[in-house]
Amino acid sequence: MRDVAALAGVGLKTVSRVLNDEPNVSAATIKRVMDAAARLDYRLNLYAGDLKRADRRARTIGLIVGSVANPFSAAVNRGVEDVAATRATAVFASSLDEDPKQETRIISEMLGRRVDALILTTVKRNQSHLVKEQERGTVLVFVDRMPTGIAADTIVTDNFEAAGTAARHLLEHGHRRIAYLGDDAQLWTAQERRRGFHAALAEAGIDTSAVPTIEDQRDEAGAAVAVGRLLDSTNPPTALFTAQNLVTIGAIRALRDRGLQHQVALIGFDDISLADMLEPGITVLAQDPYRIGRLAAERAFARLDGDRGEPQLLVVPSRLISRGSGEIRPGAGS
Amino acid sequence: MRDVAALAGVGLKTVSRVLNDEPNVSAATIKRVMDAAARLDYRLNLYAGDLKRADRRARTIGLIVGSVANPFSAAVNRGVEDVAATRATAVFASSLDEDPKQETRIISEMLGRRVDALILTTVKRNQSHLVKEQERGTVLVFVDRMPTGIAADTIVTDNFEAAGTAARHLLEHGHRRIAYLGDDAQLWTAQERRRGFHAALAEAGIDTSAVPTIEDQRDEAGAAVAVGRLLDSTNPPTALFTAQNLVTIGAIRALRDRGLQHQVALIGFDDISLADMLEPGITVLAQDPYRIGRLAAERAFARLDGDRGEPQLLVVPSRLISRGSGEIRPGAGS
DNA sequence: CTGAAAGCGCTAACAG
DNA sequence: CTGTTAGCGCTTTCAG
Repeated sequence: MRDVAALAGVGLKTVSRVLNDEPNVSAATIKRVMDAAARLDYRLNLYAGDLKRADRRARTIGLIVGSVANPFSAAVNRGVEDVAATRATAVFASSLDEDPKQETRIISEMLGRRVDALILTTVKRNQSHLVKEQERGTVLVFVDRMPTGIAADTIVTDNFEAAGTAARHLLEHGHRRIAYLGDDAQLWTAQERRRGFHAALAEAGIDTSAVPTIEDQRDEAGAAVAVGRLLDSTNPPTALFTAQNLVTIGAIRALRDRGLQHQVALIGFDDISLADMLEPGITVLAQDPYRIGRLAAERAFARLDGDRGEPQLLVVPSRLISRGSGEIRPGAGS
Repeated sequence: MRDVAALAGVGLKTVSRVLNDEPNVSAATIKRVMDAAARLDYRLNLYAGDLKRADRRARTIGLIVGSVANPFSAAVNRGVEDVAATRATAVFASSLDEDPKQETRIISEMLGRRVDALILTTVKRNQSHLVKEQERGTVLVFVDRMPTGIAADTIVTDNFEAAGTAARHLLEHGHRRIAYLGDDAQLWTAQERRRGFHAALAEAGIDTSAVPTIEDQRDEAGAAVAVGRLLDSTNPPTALFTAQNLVTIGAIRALRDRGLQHQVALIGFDDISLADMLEPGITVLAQDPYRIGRLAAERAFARLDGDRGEPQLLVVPSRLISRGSGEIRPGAGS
């Protein structure tokens, strides 16, 4: 900046004014400074200015998700990015892999970089360690999971409601014996889905203690085995509700291996790509992760803009997409 | 930091030393400082230190990809992140949407944030505008596309070679009339794939000027229409090579609409999820975007570590995955 | 409309 | 082993 000022023959503050589009600079001076800056290929150092600036905003937000490579997280990421871009704010994204140890490390890293806000999916049981940081002015927005021990804006999918919708859809198609297959039962989302599913069955007069309920499925292969065992049992279910992506795929594989894909109904939570091209197409409850990301970023900026209202809980609706597998009736094709 | 020093009863520099794990501090002093820092919930400001630090490294790299929501880019992102994490470096990722105007804006934004390195997929024709920045010390690594007007490390898929592999695979299965369907012909990757495909056919004695070649397909629906037109023509191809993801999906749809999925062979470039669950399974050339991301980050850090060697061109091999659709013989099932 | 002086939080260099 | 001084690049404040 010194060089630019020297070349343009003006003071430091004038260069600063021009480059920040501040008023009270004559057109001629602006041009001289701009030319000098262009000639030297000079660029303001955002962080240096931040040290002294009154608002002390680094124009950066941190995003912590399961994995940036996972389609759900990737869509959240994009939603956050799109909102941030309108505010000249950059996004640091980090992958957590559901590992509580990483959580501490990554959060600490991000805070050291002085992010204005942190949008995060947590895996730790308790988030009270973040209270101090929140009090210091860092905006916190939780996404996909409910935080504990701290009050902050939170954006989640309608897990309970959507799982109930799935159950009712299967009930309406005549099923009474429906199995639940879920992932890690420690996760808040998994618990909500199971609760919602069981609640809807109970409402239809089904004894939920007798509902085949298999949890803690963490990968496709394991889920395929678990579903297979269920299908091969003496009293197999006529319909399946798979509460997570990979579990759904495992279930599809198990059904196909037995040639049962047109006999046993299936509804999956979370959409999977090409689901409409399978035979039968897979009926799902599609979440809206892009929207979740946008809303999270919007809440973050609202707080940065001074919103001091009560913490908000925003529930983003999922959508039932009928494609065939969820509309199979009991006893079909046999 | 002042407060911590005061509370611990030591000088500023001692606090700095402790928090940066520098040597020459007594164990007792370390403890006093750590306690004080913990009590005040104090964290070093990474960027403030950067202003004065000798290496002037912000421990941040920028990544510019098509879209963080796209599976290919998301895998690259994860590869970059995994390497960066081992170097205590954070990653800014930004989506370009193949828009040259965005390119300028995003690059400028990232440079203002003083990223140590920039890993980027470019859409502009020419990257010579980045030479000055490169000379100033910003490390540049290009990914997925070949840069023009600048010399820098570049990581790409073996587009030419892999497209040739696809062509030869179809030839070996008896096809002589094979169509090429590609995306935006302006893109370097698309051109390479077409060249590689045509070259392999020419080598087999096929007149490439007569090969049905349809380019500039930008979405699934358009590709489906284009493929449909081809299949409905008087002399339809017996096999298709689709050089991009969405085009592959469009082709699958067109084939199914006509009940031809078991008659006409298909090989797609880039893997698609659930491809093995379709009927028939889709044979693809799977790229390795995660590896591309890792290699790009490794090159970036090698340069930051002082590597002054010639710019490297790293070609990451793709892998042919046979799943059925690419092994259909001409005239099958009719 | 413009510039000079002070200082943001930190680390390099050096002195003790 | 520890502390002091200077100054990174910028913006604030205030005086012209």
